[in-house]
Amino acid sequence: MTPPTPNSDPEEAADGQSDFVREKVITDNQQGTFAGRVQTRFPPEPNGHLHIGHAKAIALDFAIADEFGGICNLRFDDTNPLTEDHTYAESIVADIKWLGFEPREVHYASDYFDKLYEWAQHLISNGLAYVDDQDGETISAQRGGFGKTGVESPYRDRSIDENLDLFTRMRAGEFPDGTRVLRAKIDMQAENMQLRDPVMYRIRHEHHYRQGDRWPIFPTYDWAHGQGDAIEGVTHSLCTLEFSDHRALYDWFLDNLPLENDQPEQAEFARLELTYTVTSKRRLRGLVDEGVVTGWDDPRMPTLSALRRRGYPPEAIREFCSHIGVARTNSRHAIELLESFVRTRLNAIAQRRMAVLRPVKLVITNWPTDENGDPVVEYREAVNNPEDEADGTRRVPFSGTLYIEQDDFRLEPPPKYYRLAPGREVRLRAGYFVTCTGAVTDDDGNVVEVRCTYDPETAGGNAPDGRKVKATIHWVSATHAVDGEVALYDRLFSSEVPGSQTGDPRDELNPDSLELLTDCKFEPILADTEPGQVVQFERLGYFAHDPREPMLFHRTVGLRDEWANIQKRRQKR
RNA sequence: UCGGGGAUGGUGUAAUUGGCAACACAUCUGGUUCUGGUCCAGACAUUGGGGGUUCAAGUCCUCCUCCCCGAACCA
Repeated sequence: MTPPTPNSDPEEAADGQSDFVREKVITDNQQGTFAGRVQTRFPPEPNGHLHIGHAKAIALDFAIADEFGGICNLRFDDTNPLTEDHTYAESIVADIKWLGFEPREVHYASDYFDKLYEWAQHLISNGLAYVDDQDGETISAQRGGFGKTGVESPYRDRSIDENLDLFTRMRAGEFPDGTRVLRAKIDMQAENMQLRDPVMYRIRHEHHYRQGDRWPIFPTYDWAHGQGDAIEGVTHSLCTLEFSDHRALYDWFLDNLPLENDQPEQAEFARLELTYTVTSKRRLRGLVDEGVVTGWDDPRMPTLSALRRRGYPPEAIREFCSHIGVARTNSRHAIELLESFVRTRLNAIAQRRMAVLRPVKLVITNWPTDENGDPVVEYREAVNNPEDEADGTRRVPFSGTLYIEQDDFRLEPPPKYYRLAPGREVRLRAGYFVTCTGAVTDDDGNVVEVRCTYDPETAGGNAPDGRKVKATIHWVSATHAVDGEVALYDRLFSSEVPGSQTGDPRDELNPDSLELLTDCKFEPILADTEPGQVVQFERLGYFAHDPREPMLFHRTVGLRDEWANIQKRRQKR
């Protein structure tokens, strides 16, 4: 397939596929709806941290603007003083930047409170909004239900002057919380429930994190979102499917306001869902509050801060988002797909290192000693990244006593097991061929030491006589090894759709989502890893250096593992 | 119950708008390889169901089924 957009960055894998959003923008451009202008916005509420689902929306909003020469702003939809906070706003800004996007401008819905107030008065003056003195329960009951029409409020036909007066006094703080609301006067018979005189303002004597105590009344989402879009000059207001029914209301408000800009259009797309993952802010907060995870950035969380800490490259997330595309079909993507993008990216850029996570000693019985009787130490040249020659090589100390992975030795090898076993010859990566001559076991039968001889002719990894080995295993020199810890992560939930069994995802937590290995042996150069750097532990996977703990690595994602598949297959039989 | 939206392999997204169902992931076969990684080659769907229009239907018409969203002074 040839990418029709030659200016697209190949790294982003923009395959130029069209979708309903892009088609709409193209149509609008052709018809001159916005005079060829394209402007989008990403509108988070600062009441939680961004997660992988937001990444899809962010990538879409920015991509649409970028592809059509438009702009994309960040706007905080901060209309609810009860839940919002600066710290969330700051983390959202940081996460978007990390993802690789830069908003042209940063706006706040709360900056529009004055304009909104003025526009509300405009609607009242036109007989399109009224103050309702009823409580929430009553209003809700009067709204009716699916297939049941609503009942009009007894306050619906107040005079414009009375409404104006009441609204002014609401704003002045004369009434207690919950005693009055401003409602749009639309249609209590509407089949679309959103149109049954929705609430525009509610009274809340609360401190707003940006507005302080200036406002005792706060606009609702519906009475702020489209207005913010219009004020900023947004053309295409992209949101998720659950807002589809709100579009009629979005349009109604805008239709009835004296707008200076073109009237923006809302379009909805399916949110991103992942298998084995929850992406509800409420549920994520629950996991944090209940101590199920260590925080919003616990590497098992789907938040961007967690993925960052875990070592996910932002490019991989962007490529994933671009690859899954955008549609109106509800879908849940396999987490494996995301992981495959992470592997692809990391394979290209990650430096290779050797680390032994579950060590067992390997002694080379014919390894030479020096004049003092000490084992000779050799420095082996190891390739840093076979995918990128420019990354060069490094020297790894090698001697007669090494650590290898417990998994890489079996006293009684099963079929198709290629690694070390008595009588078997394997290659030590970047080192020598070794042949197992036996093993020492403890009283319980556990292997405590593997004994081998090495072939000095195989230095560098190949035998002059051309004989082959079936396996190459990694190792760390015992006397040079640096001790450290590795956190192995698995999915937080054990079911593809967490909560599908009982309705509560917490019932389906994976008890093995974290395994901390505390006796790991690292090759010495790993002590110099930069905080946050991601390396490949050869044959194991990609691991991110913890930003704070110098000898702690988090498993980003494992390598594809054919041997694991073989074992899985055997188990099934 | 009413309104809105949706249905294409195991999974997700495509299909020049009526013209040989493509791409990726997963899985399986084989090859290459100093990572059981990477890479390369191959295998894997008659498009939710019925009826219709047409030389030709995933695309159009019709009936049906199933799934998602909506009755917050949340967003």
